[in-house]
Formats: sequence, structure tokens, C-alpha cells
Amino acid sequence: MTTADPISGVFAALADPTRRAILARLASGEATVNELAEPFPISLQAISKHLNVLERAGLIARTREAQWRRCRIEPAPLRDIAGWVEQYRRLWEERYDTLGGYLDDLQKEQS
Amino acid sequence: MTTADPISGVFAALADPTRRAILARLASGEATVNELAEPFPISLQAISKHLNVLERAGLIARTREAQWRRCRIEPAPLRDIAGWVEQYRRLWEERYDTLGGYLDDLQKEQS
DNA sequence: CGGTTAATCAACCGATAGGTTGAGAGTACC
DNA sequence: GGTACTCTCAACCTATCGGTTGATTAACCG
Repeated sequence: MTTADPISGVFAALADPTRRAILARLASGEATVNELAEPFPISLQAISKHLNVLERAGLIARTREAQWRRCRIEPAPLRDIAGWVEQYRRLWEERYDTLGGYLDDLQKEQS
Repeated sequence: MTTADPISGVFAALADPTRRAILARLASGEATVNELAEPFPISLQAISKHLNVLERAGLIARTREAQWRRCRIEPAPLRDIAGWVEQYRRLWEERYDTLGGYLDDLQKEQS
């Protein structure tokens, strides 16, 4: 991630399976850091770093509550990703599911 | 990307703005490596590396044609990403009603 | 054959990612 | 106040990323 491009940060955050698992957990409700860390075989500090990445990407928000940090998912960046991918929908939606017809039809589309 | 998890590779590939620009270019038709490299201020070798990343992620395919390698986009991984993001759609549809029509509008705008 | 063009391979480099351990800050509870 | 618990900060380490330059493979052309 060379640039400060926000969408790059979202994709980069989603590129890690641990972070996707954390998001999946948060999709079913808020959780504290320890609760999020529990399923993983890595240190709490590593989880804290993952949460930093998710937070900088805008994918989660943390609120402090006594000694706990409660984390919740923030869906806006996911919506952005969905919008980005949507640009390419026609490539698999219209017509070609077989590789055979794909090349021919793409060629035709060009001319 | 610690694991061999295929979807992680796709997200990682999409995390780079140069690679996303290459995909955008390929969405409008096939191109050779030199054609793809032309808009960027970096070396051809760097572009070649980016194409390797995209190819390993399944996002493009390369066919050799005389001395040229013709690149084309492979939409299947993008469809997978769309499917993955879809899991979270309710999070912004249920909680953030004001954004409800976003995707519909985007759809309209594209066509 | 020799020269040119297209693209990759290979080695290297600085920066960053993801993990560790150890220490520290903030809050609750007795 | 002392102790326990929750979480972050800081330093460090290794591997990977994104870029460079230089050499190499492969095909075409005169």
C-alpha cells in the first residue's frame, strides 16, 4: 500500500484471514478484544494490531467501556468494496459462463 | 498472506492501485504487457511482477502469441469477492436505510 | 546471420506486515 | 492502597512486497 488510497487499505485489511474471521465474528454482534482473540492461537497483542488495521480501514469502531474496548463492525467500507466489484459484474453476468464462448464474444465486443 | 487461502490472494492482489488500474484497463479488452505498462511511470519488470500477482490470484490469464503475451481478465475471482461481500449486505441494508438505494443507483449508472 | 522488439528471470534494496516478548496504562474490586 | 484484569505501546525479528538494474529467452525482420 504505497498510497493513502482508502480503498487499498480496505482490500489490504481484508487480505488477511484472521481479520476476515474477526469481521465474521463481529457481524453477529459486538465483542471485546479478549472475546475476539479467544479463538486464535496468536497473542493478544497481535489481535490488537489486527484491530488497528481494521479500524484504520474504517471496517470497525472501538468504544471504551470501563476496562473493556467494545468493537463493532462498520459496514460502509464493505459497501464501497461491493460498489467497486460491481463495475465488473457484466464480465461474468452477461452471457459467458463457458471459457469457449468468452474469447470469441469478447473479440466481437471489441469490434 | 500466511496461508494458501485463495481468497486472501485475491484481496491482496486488489489492494494495489496499480493492479486495480490494470484490471480496469483489461475490463475494456485484452492487451499486451507493453500496452498495459504504458500509462505507468514504473519499469516494465515491475508491471510483469504485478501481472504475476494477478495471474496467481486467478484474476487474469496470459496467452503467448508470437513475441507478445496477450492478457485478459478472468472474472471468476471477482465474482467470488462479490459473493463474500454479499454476506455483509444486511449490515448496511438493515442499519443504514439512507444508503439503501446506493447499489441500485450504481447499477443504473453503469448501464 | 545479426539486430530489434517483447517479455521474463535474477539479484538486490528499502519499507512494511505479521508475529513475538516485555513493559506500561487504565479500571475495578477487596 | 494493593492486586487482578484488560488492552495498548514499544522494540525486535523474519518474511514478503514493490521497486530497481542487468542479463536472458524468444520471436520477428532485413
